[in-house]
Amino acid sequence: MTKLDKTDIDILSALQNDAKINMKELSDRLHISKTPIYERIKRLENEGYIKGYVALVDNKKVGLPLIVFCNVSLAVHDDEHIQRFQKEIKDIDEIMECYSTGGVYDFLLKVVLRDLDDYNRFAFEKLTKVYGIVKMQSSFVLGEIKHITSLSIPF
Amino acid sequence: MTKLDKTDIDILSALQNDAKINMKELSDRLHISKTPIYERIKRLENEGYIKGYVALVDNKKVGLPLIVFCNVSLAVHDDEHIQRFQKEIKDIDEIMECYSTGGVYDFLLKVVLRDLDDYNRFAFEKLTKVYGIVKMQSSFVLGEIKHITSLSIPF
DNA sequence: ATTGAAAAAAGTCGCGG
DNA sequence: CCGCGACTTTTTTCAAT
Repeated sequence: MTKLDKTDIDILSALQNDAKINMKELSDRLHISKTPIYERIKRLENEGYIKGYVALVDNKKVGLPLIVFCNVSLAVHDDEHIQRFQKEIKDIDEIMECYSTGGVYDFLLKVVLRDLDDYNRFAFEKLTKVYGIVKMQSSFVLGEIKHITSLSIPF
Repeated sequence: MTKLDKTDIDILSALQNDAKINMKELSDRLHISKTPIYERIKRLENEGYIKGYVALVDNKKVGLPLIVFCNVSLAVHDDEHIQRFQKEIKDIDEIMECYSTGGVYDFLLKVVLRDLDDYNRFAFEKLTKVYGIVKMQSSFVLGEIKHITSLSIPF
């Protein structure tokens, strides 16, 4: 698929808001029948535009109300240390997101936890055991103002 | 629902990884028939444990490869300014997430954009027009090391 | 490429244990 | 709460246009 047309974008937008929408509904909304909708969705899945379908769970209700963003830097920046750091990050369940960033710190982590005790354990037992972390600055989330998962796809 | 049992957690974990898993499959995997699975899912939906089902779209493939985290602070912290700030944030499509945070800055934003030109427009036409922002520090994402949406729910 | 219909699969729900 | 089984809706396929 070389480029997305308006219909593709409409389909992606709908599915980003509600993965459970059925094809009849989509077909009515977009004024085309369900076969082309079906085929476009399969194509969008196969070509990787759609990475997956997930249920979003309320972190507070399941006992994980604490969100912390951690900026960290590594002591050494050679390939071996970076590879190892990345591997360890992937194995720590509390880390939902990790990005390498430009600026003052090397990485930004989003961590979701039960409470401050767990944060303490996370920071001092898990994170500092990750080889090579030398600097760390955490911001605790006090309130969630906005959290959407649906991208506004440009045409 | 007073507390989640192991079956509820298993269901939530499965749906967080794949919202499209069917009840037959879930039923085989958890060794209970589909009626209780069905009823538990409905309960989890109705009581807000499941916030929704969404398709995850590849931001790079749809032309939004640039992710920026912006720390911002407000000049005035009275209720009126905060309310107004929050309302404006919700209307800006590029802002996917916004949290109020403890620490140096008041808010952390996650912004998803096309390119640096769009970032420039976002920062200087949209964000600085949001009444009351006095300080801002942005970190550009160079690479994504980990990004999961599935919480490890504690028992 | 689109339609409409038909086959296959999945979701829904009452009833009995 | 769970399981069975019947019923409904949705998904998926496909011949024809």
